[in-house]
Amino acid sequence: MLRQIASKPVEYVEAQMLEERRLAVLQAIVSDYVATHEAVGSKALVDRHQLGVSPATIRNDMAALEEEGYITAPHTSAGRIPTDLGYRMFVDQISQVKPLSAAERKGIDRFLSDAVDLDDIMTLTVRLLAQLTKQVAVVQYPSLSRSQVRRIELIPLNEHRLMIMLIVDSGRVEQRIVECSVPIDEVLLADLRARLSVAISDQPFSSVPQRIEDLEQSFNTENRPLVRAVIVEILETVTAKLDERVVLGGASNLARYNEDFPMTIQPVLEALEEQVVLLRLLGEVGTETKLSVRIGHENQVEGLNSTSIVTSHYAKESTPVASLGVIGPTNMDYVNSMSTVQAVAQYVSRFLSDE
Amino acid sequence: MLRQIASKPVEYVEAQMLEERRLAVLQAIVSDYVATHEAVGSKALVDRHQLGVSPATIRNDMAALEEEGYITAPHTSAGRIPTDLGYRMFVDQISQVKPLSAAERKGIDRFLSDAVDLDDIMTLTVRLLAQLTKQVAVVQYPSLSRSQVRRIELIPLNEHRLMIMLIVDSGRVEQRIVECSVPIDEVLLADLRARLSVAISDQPFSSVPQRIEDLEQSFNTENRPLVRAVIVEILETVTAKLDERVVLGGASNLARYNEDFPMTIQPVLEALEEQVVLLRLLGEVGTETKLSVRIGHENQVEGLNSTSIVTSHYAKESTPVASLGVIGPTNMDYVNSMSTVQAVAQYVSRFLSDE
DNA sequence: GCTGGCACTCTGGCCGTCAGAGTGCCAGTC
DNA sequence: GACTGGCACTCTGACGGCCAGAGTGCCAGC
Repeated sequence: MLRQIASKPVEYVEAQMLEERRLAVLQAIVSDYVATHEAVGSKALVDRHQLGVSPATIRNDMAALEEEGYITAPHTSAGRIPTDLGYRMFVDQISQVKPLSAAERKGIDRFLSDAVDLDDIMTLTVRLLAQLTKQVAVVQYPSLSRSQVRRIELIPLNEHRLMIMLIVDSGRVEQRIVECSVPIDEVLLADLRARLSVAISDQPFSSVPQRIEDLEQSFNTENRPLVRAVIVEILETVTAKLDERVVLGGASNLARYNEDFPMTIQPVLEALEEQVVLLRLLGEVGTETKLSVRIGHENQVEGLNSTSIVTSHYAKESTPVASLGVIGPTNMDYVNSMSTVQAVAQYVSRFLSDE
Repeated sequence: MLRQIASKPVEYVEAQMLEERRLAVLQAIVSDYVATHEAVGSKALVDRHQLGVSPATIRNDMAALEEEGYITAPHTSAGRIPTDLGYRMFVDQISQVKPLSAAERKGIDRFLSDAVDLDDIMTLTVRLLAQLTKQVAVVQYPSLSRSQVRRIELIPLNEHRLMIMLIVDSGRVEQRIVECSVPIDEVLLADLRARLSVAISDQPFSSVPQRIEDLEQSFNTENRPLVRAVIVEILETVTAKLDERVVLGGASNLARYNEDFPMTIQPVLEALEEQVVLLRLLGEVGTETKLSVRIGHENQVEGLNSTSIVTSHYAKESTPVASLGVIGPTNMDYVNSMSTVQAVAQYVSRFLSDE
């Protein structure tokens, strides 16, 4: 695709061809290494790929690539393995993501169609991803900040306790229990619910705080303690629980890589246990790009800097609501991971929007 | 404690003393092995424990113990390690579980007192357990089958959808969405809710099916499709979701043991990812015993037969509602695990009952 | 029944060796 | 100037022999 038209000066064309072959060599190294997990040598390269030149030539290219930092040799006389920079180059070169086969699409469809509620979708999705990529999968629940409140309920549980229930358009339900010292008056409660409902129904989550902050003033002084307690809890819910939930799956796939590589799984497992870390991982990427790949040290999270993360947003009715993705060793199969993550994200989006 | 009164025949007393020492030897082997994870030899044993006899004597005892199947030698000239049977004997011998220190109790208290709702309690508990025992922890949500329905709500979401919400006395909330082809009539819905409420409020979960099965008959034919749809969903909820949720924590602790022992973590991780397996694990033990220990092959679950599981029930207002526990290698520190699991179970019980 | 002594055995670490793989460089060719 | 074949060099990993250390089993004596 980089090949230029013939009118350009000859040297320039040749320089480009050289560049082109180097790129091909790098790609060949990455794909071989990803497949075998063994350092790849010049001879093996010409054997397996149609490069049209001799091993010696490839060696020169490899020396150049090493000079530029794309590949490295574990020791004097082993083959080369890609560096993070090499993977980066490789990934950037994948201009369009390979679409999945019909059978794979069918499989995803069948798998997800069993879902009955949001929890189900999340659980099934994370399994699906882990299974297809043979890696650790992460799925974030639809963010509340980009959702709307669909309905609010205040349900008395007994004399001194009530439950606040926020139903969100993404299907999430947030509940919270309020204790109050004075006995709960049902009439007051119904009134409060009605007013809250008017204030925040069908409103985006992020606007909730300003919409209810003055509500307390419109009640009698004697009723204010209850009203205030309820409002405080709602505010806490909308602020604290904004993007909180993440599901993880396929952790056993980590063990598979254990044998292969200089990546001890303990720190990775530890990192994955921290919701906060996972959220940072999924959140780090801006909302603009759909498919994101972070490779090795590109990743800021302690303990995960010898892993790569492939993520994508998914959407509900065309607005992105959260992310999902997979985490694996830097020598993972990027082509497959990227196409799978993308496809699954699309399916989940469609599923959420249809429903 | 087994020492008998002096009037017994001398030989009998001596035989008993022999038995007693063998037991001591076994206990010494188990505790040394658990501490060091290295096969323990006769000399090391007399050095570290006050057994009052020479290594040669211990060797005889060890030969006998091996004969009886309590210990085994990995090879001719290594020390001995306990068999599953040996651990079993050791565990059975721990008549009363060592109580935790004041500092530990304080720590648990502080840790759990942050919890605001049931999800919080479960999450914090599983972390606490994992942290204290340095093992994989499992906590089961309070079972619905032993709980009561506190309240039912039917919340219309839009013209064709409504949400059923079952609030349970343990703090759990089960929700379910119903689609219906005919537009939802609010009056009918209120009526249905009222009747359902009468039928099942404050009733044990297990009695729900028989209490609502005839309800459909008391409605007009035209309204029956909606009524039936709701009833079907409720029935599904009470039957399918009975004990469904389990939280897992501390999986990274598995990696620690990896170095030590012939226990590859892949199958264990796999098993732990299956909710079903975990539930079976926690459910296997009857409701009568509080603290249960299953060692190695005693465990039926495929892939977990070189691990041990220490579990305990926890209760709400003195009726057991679910289980929690830890999973580790058979050479885990049983004394610590048992006391920690027991203590945490007690704390959780108290917490649930207070609230 | 306990003990010290002794011969036996097995493991794990260390070392030297060696084949295999892969490189870097050089001189020659198109 | 780019490509190629050839060659010397180097590093790893597997293999086998060797040895010290640890622990056992057995036996004769107390």
